[in-house]
Amino acid sequence: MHPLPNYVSSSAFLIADPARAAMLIALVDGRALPAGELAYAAGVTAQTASSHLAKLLAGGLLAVETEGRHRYYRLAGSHVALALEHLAALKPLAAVRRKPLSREGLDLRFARRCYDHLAGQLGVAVAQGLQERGFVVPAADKQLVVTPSGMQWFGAMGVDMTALKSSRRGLARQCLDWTERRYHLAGPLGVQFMAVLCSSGWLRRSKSSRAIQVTPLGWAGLKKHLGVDEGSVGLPACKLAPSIS
Amino acid sequence: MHPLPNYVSSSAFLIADPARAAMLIALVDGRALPAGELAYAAGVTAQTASSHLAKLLAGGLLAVETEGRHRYYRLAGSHVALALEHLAALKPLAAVRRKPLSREGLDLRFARRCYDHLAGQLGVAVAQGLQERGFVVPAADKQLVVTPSGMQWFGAMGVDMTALKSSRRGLARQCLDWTERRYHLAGPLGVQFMAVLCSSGWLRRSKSSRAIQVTPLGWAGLKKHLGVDEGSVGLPACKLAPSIS
DNA sequence: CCGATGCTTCGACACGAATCGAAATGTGCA
DNA sequence: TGCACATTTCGATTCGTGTCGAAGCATCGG
Repeated sequence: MHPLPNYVSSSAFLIADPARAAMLIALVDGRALPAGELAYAAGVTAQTASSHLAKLLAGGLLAVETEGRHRYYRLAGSHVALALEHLAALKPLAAVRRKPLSREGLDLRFARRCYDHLAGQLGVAVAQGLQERGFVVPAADKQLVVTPSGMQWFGAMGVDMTALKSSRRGLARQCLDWTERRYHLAGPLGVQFMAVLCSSGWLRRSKSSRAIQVTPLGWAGLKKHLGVDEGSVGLPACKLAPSIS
Repeated sequence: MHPLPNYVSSSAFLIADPARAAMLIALVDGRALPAGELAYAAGVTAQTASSHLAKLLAGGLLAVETEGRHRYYRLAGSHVALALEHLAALKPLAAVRRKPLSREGLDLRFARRCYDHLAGQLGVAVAQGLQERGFVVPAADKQLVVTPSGMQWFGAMGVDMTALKSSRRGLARQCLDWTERRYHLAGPLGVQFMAVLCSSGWLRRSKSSRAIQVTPLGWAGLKKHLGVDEGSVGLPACKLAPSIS
């Protein structure tokens, strides 16, 4: 039927089914879940789920581990999660593109807190600045390594690097920003960094929402230390750039 | 049927058809092609192609430009190309996993030249080392920015940075390594860097194939300057780590 | 040994989508 | 105006596959 077997389409085919996609998405955090829970997550019966899981397994997207009478499924690797994320970043853009965002929505899109670290267009720009200056470097598994010059810089900014405890998921890591389709800084370092920016008067938290405001002092500092410009942060829809590793 | 409309699966669905995937792949280099050529590339008739193109357009994966009686289609953005690459990186792994590679295949997988820069497991490891040490930093559109410390280091290695001309596609950029599913160093800097490594006796080109060999002197230097170890380069299938930007 | 639970296999049904032929629209050229 | 070419629309056919009911296998607990 087709000149060459198309590997791209065969991979996409496995993700194209809503039930299969729901199962995969339920596994993106790296957990291993039993077939029954995946069936529930996908909203299908156990038979249907079993059929889908067999296909995902044969396609190399899942791995399985039998334990007693349970079979725990997990993603075959982080590359599967990556592909899912990039695929997810495809549709919302086109769907939301024409919808005129409310004032409140625009504020949230510009800068907000994600748990307790900085997100939104500002969060992405800050993370980009940190990386371009070599203060942090992406490593395996979404981790971020703080370079020696980064240690020095964060210290000068008022972050007590020695007091920062590396949590189970690392000191600093990248968190996918769903409105921007790019990464911002998360982890203990991200939390401390935003706390410092707030206490030094660069940022101001809103009481009623998750929105964040930047003070004039903050704009000056961000521009000077990270090259984050007030005019350039929102508009230029910079393209996604994956790292080497 | 499904609790939430699943954006991931709807995107994947568009790529899941072999004909549509073939069209998209024909466009990954950023060109704009008329509908007729895309029909030929996909191996279907013009009517079928038109139907597919309309779906891809409605899904936001393609953009179109009408010029005379031709309609030129191109990808809606680099994020589409990115998603395709990560999707393509999914399947070959599973397909090749069990196939015992020949001696010659193993050599090529270990290190080879891609045009005139270094590729294969060694190429990926070298690029990873360069990035971990902060010599290069990923930027938008697959570009790599050489940091000040990177300029100094490449200079000390014997690369004449002042003589390097930045081509139309930049001084240094990341090139997806299809056997490794990770990025290696390309662009004028990549070309010059491999030339230096060869002339300083670290690497040796094979005459009959694209394979590359590492000399004992090379292993010592790679270990010292980039932390690339002979034992660790092949085995540890490090996970993919996307950059912040 | 028996029933309960978790999961998979088998079989049948129905919906959706890809495909192509034929015809319509629209553009360029003489 | 008339013809050639590029592309789209319409309609009918065929095939693949997602779905679930029922039954078949494992494992755990008593």
